Parts: sequence; structure tokens; C-alpha cells
Amino acid sequence: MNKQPLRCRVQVVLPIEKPYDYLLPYGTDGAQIALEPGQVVMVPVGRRVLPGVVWDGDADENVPLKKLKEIVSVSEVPPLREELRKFVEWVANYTLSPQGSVLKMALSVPQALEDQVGQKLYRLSGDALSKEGEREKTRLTSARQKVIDVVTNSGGWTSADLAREAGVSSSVVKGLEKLGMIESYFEAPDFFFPAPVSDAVGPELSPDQKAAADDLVSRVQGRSFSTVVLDGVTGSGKTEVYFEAIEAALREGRQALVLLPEIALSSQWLDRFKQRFGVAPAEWHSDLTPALRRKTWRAVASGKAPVVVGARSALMLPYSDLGLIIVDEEHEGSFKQEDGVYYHARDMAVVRAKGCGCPIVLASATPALETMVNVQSGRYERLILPGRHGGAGMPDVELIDLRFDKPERLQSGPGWLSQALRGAIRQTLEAGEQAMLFLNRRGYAPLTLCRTCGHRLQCPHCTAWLVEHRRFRRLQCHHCGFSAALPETCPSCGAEDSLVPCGPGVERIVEEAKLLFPEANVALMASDTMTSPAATKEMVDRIQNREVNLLVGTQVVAKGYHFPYLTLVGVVDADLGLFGGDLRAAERTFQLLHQVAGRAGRAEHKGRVLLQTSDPKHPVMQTLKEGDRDKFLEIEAETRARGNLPPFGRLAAVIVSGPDESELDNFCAGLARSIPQFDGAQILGPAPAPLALLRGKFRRRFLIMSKKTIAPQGIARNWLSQLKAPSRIKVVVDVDPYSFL
DNA sequence: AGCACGCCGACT
DNA sequence: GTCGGCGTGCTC
Repeated sequence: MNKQPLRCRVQVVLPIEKPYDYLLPYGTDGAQIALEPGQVVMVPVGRRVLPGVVWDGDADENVPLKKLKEIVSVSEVPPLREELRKFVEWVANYTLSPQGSVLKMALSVPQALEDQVGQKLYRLSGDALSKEGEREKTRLTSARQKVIDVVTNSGGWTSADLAREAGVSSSVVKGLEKLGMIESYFEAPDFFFPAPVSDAVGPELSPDQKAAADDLVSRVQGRSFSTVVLDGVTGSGKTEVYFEAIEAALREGRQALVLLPEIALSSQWLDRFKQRFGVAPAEWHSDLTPALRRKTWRAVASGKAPVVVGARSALMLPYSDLGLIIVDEEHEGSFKQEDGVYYHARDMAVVRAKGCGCPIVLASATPALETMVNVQSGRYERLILPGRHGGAGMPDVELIDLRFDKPERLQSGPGWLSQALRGAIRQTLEAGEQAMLFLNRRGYAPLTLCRTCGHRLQCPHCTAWLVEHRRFRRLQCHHCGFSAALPETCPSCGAEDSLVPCGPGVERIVEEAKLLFPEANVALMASDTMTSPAATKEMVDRIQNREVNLLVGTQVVAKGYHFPYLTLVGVVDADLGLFGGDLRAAERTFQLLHQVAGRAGRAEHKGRVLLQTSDPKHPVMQTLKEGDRDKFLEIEAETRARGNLPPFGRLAAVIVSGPDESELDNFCAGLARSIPQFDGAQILGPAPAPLALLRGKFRRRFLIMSKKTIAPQGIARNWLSQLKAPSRIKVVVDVDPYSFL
């Protein structure tokens, strides 16, 4: 009698809730090959072959045998550890996402799984050091030295890449290979990020920094989970402190992960890392080349990437032995992913640290309210770094009441800079220092309207105004990327010369600044002027070399860059972020303005910050002026507690979208009728989502609000499972929604 | 997410 | 009469 063929569960990388069952592959001897949970396999799905992971638990014997297909191949990459499998399950459960979608983020590199048949790669040869003595004999020309330098920093170069990076011809590479200084290989698994130089001396730490660093080091050595908030103003030296913790993790032989907001992953941060550790860390972000992605993924999985720095998706990588997680700028909203799987990388990082049995550090000058509430409840601990490193005090913050100091009209149109702000800029420029004008709004004008008929230029796919970008002579939608030429006549009434820009964007502030200060060197810094790392670096260099003395920028100027000669910051519209009814509007405005303010000042000169506001009594403005962050958090906490809003209550947004508005409303009405009654929870809606029309799809939103003790996920699951959505209608749940857009 | 199956308009 | 549009539904 034949034995039943053996099956196992495989989670494939499709938006599928649970693993599918497959037959174990047959070896050459005709027997089935046993597999361990975590092994990466290729399996047939439909008529395709996709990556998947052998999952925990037994296959479902009820699935008919004839439905089962055989596993095609088993990848050479190290199996996904139980820690990561459990993490994937946890995230899927928490975010109400299909497990396969979450797994896909962890296997984000299809090429990484292929067996290596790649190109010939070069690295420093293993016995290069022993050949060092021969250096006198062999002529180590400068061209050769350049190649050695490049290859010492990181291995895994193709001949062409290596020659290009070193700026030499490929014959130099060939020559060095012949000499045995570098060697070639084919195996991607051997790719490694060099170990940081652990005896590199960091900067002298202040006693406060030293105490904080010692605390973190002992946590890393303790190899157990704890969450620490590293709380210190800009310039208090948080980075140096957590660098010590990274070094401790390396000494333990474990890996360290640093999560940064995408925008802060600047070359400045990497330069500091290189200075401290002598080598570059492994980087992980959205625009890595596929080849580097593959190499990095494999290096992380096999423990050959000691330090990984990356944006939120770096959290999903298959670390072989994670000993420390740092989340820098932990309050940043960009840690929340809002497409595909809706997750907050900071919160999930805490979960992953728990699973890894390692400490996690949340660093910020303006910790999120959630984070501070967790400190108060004792779930998180806190280390405070007082004062500014290097002696400069926090800048003076003054409020300019726009109701009394109204910006004068310019010849070209309305002005946006008050007398007080103009005077301060003049003073600063005359003193030979730098000033910055901050406005968190790209483009020239956020709204264009027709003087004749009142028509407003709107995006055809979204409920949003088109933003004029004068540099490109175009209109853009900042939500879907729609772009059109600036029309000559009103598209509605046909009137000529009738379209007028309304309100300011940074381009318009540049125009005003040039008009008011013709002698100044004005520069614009916005996300759309910094399209490449090279362009960004050039701009940062120009500012640091003082080729620019009046900088105009959006929020990109607030993050990660240090401009030592900047002594004045003017905020053009401090109230901007407060509109829109967003749950976190006040908190985000406070954080952003606090961070912008922190750009002003240096060791010798106290900085000055001027906030233009129409509501100087607002708690955000008052606490910014007083420099009292904790008072702001107190007021904000009270407001939230009163409304039973996060972090004192819980939220989940249910976003229903579809191309047909009446069908959508119909379905939403059905959902509304079946809203269940709960103690301690309520469901509001349907309301038009803030962008009622986005990318050509209509949107409605329900909001589940629950007491802290009740999980909104369960409520959403029960409620939504009662009613099946028509196929053209999509329902997504955003647990812990961050922005309400 | 793909990819095929399915049921209604313009083509050699 | 078919070729093909993309709406719908499944994938162990």
C-alpha cells in the first residue's frame, strides 16, 4: 500500500490570508525531501511560479490531493527565522492585511532568491594584508591605490563598476587581480558589508551623553527587550549617543538597525557614520539598484551586514541576529506606510525588538504624544539629553501677529513678509549671516482662480486644487501627479489674462525675497528641487560654503541638515498645518516648527526665530514661544483624553472606494445599516473621505472609535465580514490612522 | 498581484 | 462570422 505523499504549508507572496498546501519535492532517489519552516521555496501558483516560505503548522489534509502541486525548488538563502515568521503573522493580524502581502515586504527582492549565476565580482583578497609587505616591491600607483580604497570600503563590484568608481581604466583592475591584491568570485552570498572599525574613536562625549550612552550599552549587553526614549533637543548629540549603542551591539556580534525617515537619509548622516565607524553601513531604501538590493538582502540574511540604515521597509529584512533597533526622529509621520499594508514602522519596530529580545531606542527632540504617554505609564523608559552640545542656547522665538503687522502689497502683487520679518532679515544679511524663510508649501501658488467668473482650477482626478509651479510653467496636482500646462485663458469662461494666483508657495516667497533684497543670494530648497543625491549635496554645500545667504524652503530644510551660519528663521505661515481638522494637526505643527526653529543659531550666535501667525494665542504658538515642549504635550494630552482620542482611545479608519459614486453610496448605506452596537466603541460614518475623489476613485470613510481596552480590529473584522463588497468596490482598513487624508 | 475566462462592439 | 475590450474571479 502506497503511503500518502507528504505535504507542507507554504505562504506565497500574494495577497492571500493564509498559507497554501504543497507536496514536498521529490529527490533523485524518488523519496520526498523534508523541509523546515522558514525555507524559501519556489512554488507553482496558477500558471506562474512564485516565491514562498515554508510555514509553521500542518497542512490541511482535507484539501484534495489532486489539487496539490509540487514545490519546484528550494532556495539556497538562509531560512526565514521563526522570529520573522511570527513577526509577519503579527503584523498581518494587527493591520488586517493578508499574510502574503506582509511576507512580500520581507521577501521584497525576487532576485535575491535566485541562485547565483551572476557576474564576476571583485573584493579585497583575503591575503591582501599579508601582501602588504610586497607593496614596496610592487608599484602601488595612485590609480591602483584608488581601486584598493574603493574595494576596501565594500566588496561586490563588477570590473566595470569598480573601474568607474575608482576613476581608472579596467586594466588597472585586471593588474591588481594578477598581483593578488584583489580577487574575483561569483557567489553573491559572500558579499559583505565590512565590519565597522570598532576601535575608531568617537567624539568626546559630555557627561550627560556618556551617562546615556552607558545606559544604552548595558541594555545592549543585557540582550533583552526594553524600549528607551532618547529625548534631547536638536544639537544635544543623540546620534553620538546611539552610535555607542551600535558599537556595543557589534561587540556582542549582533546586528544593529537604524530606521530613519526617508527624508533624513541624507549623505550628512552617512558621513557621520563613516567618520565614526570608518566604513559605510548597508543602506536600504526605495531607490536602491536591483543588484544592490539583492546583495544587501542576502548580506542581511547571512549576517554579513553588521549595520543597516534604512527607511521603514528596512524593518522587514531577514536579520540573522538583531541586537539593537534605533528609530531616529521617531515622531515623524513618514514612518506610517499608507498604501498596501498600512503599518507604522515605529510601532512595529517595538514589536520586532520584543521578538528579537533586544533593546529599541526611540530618538527625538519632540517625541510623539503616544510615546510620551507610554513613558508616563512606565511602558517605555526615558533618557534625557539636556542642553545643546557645544554651548549654543535654544533660539529666541517671537510671534508676529499678522492681524496687526500686515504684509504690504508689492508692485507685483500681494506680499507675505511682515515689516518685522523684513527688518530681521535685513539685519541678519547686513551682519553677514544667513537667514531662512520656511513655508511648507511647494510651488508658486496653491490655488489659481479666474477673476472674471470665479472658476478655480481643480485636478480632474482628485478633490484638490492644482498648484502652479512657475519654474515649469505648469499646474500640478500634489496628490496624483497630474500635470498640465498653465492655460492662457480661463478653461471655464474663456476670459484672457484673467487667471490669478492665490496664496503663497515657496516659489512666490523666493520672488518676494529677491524683490525686497536684490543684493542677497537667494536659493530655493524643496523636495522637487532636490531630485537626486548629487543635486541635494550641491545645494547643501552651497549653503554651507555661504554662497547662499537667504534660503527659502519647505519642510525638507528641517530634516537632517546642519547649517552652521544660519541665525534667523522666519516662518511665513505658522498656522498652515493647523487647518483641516486632522487629529494630529497641532502636534505635527508643533513638531515641525520646533524642528525648523532648531535650525537657527550656533555656538557664537544665539538664533532668532520669527513666527508669522494670525492666532498668537493658540497653544501651539504660545508653547513654541515659551520653548515649553512639555507644556504643549500636556495641553495636547488633555485635549485628546477629553475626546477619547489616541493614545487614550483607539481608532481604525475604514476607507471604501470605487469608480461609481452611486454604487459606492449604496454599498456604504448597507454598511451603515449593519453597524453593530458595542459598549465602549462606536462607528461613525460614512463621510466623504477628506479627498472625496482621489486618482479618479470616489472615497467614503467610516471611523471606528473604541476605548483603549477594546481592539478596533475585531470590530472591523466582524462588521465587514457581514457584507461582501461588490467587486469594483475596495474596502481597506487603516488601523491607527495617522493622517486623515 | 497576474493571468485566464467571459461576454459584447468593429474589423478582414 | 472572428478579434479583442477589460470586468470578474481564482490561485494549494
